[in-house]
Amino acid sequence: MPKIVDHATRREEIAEALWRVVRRDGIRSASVRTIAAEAGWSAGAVRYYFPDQDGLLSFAMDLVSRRVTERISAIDAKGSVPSIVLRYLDEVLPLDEERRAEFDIWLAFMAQAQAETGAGTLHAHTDTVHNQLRELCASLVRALSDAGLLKDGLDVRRETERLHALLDGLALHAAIQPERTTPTRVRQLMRQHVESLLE
Amino acid sequence: MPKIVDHATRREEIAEALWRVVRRDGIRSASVRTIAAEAGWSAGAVRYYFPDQDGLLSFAMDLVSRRVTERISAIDAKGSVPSIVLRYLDEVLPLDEERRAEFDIWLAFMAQAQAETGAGTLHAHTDTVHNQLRELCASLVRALSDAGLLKDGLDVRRETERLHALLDGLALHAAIQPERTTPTRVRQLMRQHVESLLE
DNA sequence: ACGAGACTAACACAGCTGTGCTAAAACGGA
DNA sequence: TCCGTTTTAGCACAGCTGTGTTAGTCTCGT
Repeated sequence: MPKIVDHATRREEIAEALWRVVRRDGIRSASVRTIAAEAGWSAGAVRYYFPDQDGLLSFAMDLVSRRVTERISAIDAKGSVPSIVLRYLDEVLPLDEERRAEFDIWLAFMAQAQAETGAGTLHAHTDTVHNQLRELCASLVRALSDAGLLKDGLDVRRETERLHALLDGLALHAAIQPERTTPTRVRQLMRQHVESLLE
Repeated sequence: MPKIVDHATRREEIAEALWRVVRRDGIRSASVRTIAAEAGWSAGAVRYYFPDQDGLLSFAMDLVSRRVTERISAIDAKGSVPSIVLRYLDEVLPLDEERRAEFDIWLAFMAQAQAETGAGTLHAHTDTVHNQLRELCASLVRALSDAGLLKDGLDVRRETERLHALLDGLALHAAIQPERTTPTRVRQLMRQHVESLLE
């Protein structure tokens, strides 16, 4: 039998090399050869794991969403409901270098996915993450509602969408102008928004 | 004397061809030749107006922001303050096909600009638009405040940032999932948010 | 040890890339 | 009419692009 290399791990390694290239030079520079160089292998090796580069792109985009999902499921839902809510939101926002990089990459993928609108595989990944995030917001608002903390007259569905939009908007601002929209400021705004929903 | 072609107009025409390419096939496909074909000229003609393609990219991105600025300044500030506020927000959101296209293109440019972080010319354009939009939000909240309509206890600065984040978040959602986040829904959410700020 | 299967590297190919360059066409004033 | 300038098209070049193919290397169960 051959030498055994974990196929899945190797694919992820290559996808992460693609991330670094996209983050550094933009998606325009993400070619098989540049990615291979970044990963430290030959182009042939990369093509062994990914026969065509559309597959690579798609896998790399999907990997981002899987990483985010992992991070979210790793959060332990302990403490008061509002503090749990804030912890989840905190985990989704690009407030440290690693997640800022992740967001930049996600932004590049989204933009590319918008081009292949409809038919493309990439757009499906956008939808998946988008829906996951909306579902997260929904469950957070629902949690507040179930705990009887939600202010009277607030509509759960509406507050879900507002929270979701605020979340993505703040994420964008934190990524685009990190020196102005600092992590501290983002957390503060998020906390104040959640507090404005409470009784 | 030579034949006279309006240089500025021609440059805008070419930039718009670039927009269509970016929108249709993504920024990866935006080469001098594809743009020339889209515009209906030879590659040489395009290169006459834009010696290098970085200049073209930069000009095209800048043109987006100039168009948005034009649209905003064209709004007449008549009527009640809240209705004026909503009209401005309405004009900035991608709620029709043309502005959705514009947003997709802007998204692609932003993603590219994030790559050349710091040094690049593109990032400066991102900042410009971002600051313009924040300034718009600030003046809208200030208008509400000056009219004495703002609810007691609300901080102008904080509500500016919240509105700005909500605006960009909703814009993203309207672009990414237009069938779910319909124009009607976006307008409704925006209206309700503004109402939540009123006394 | 050895050979089957997993893995790697390298080449070829046609086509595209940005950019430099040149020749010609289009045009308006004289 | 014709000259001088602006505008256009096209070529050349070196280098990169995705993808096919092929020959090789490595590893491990037998």
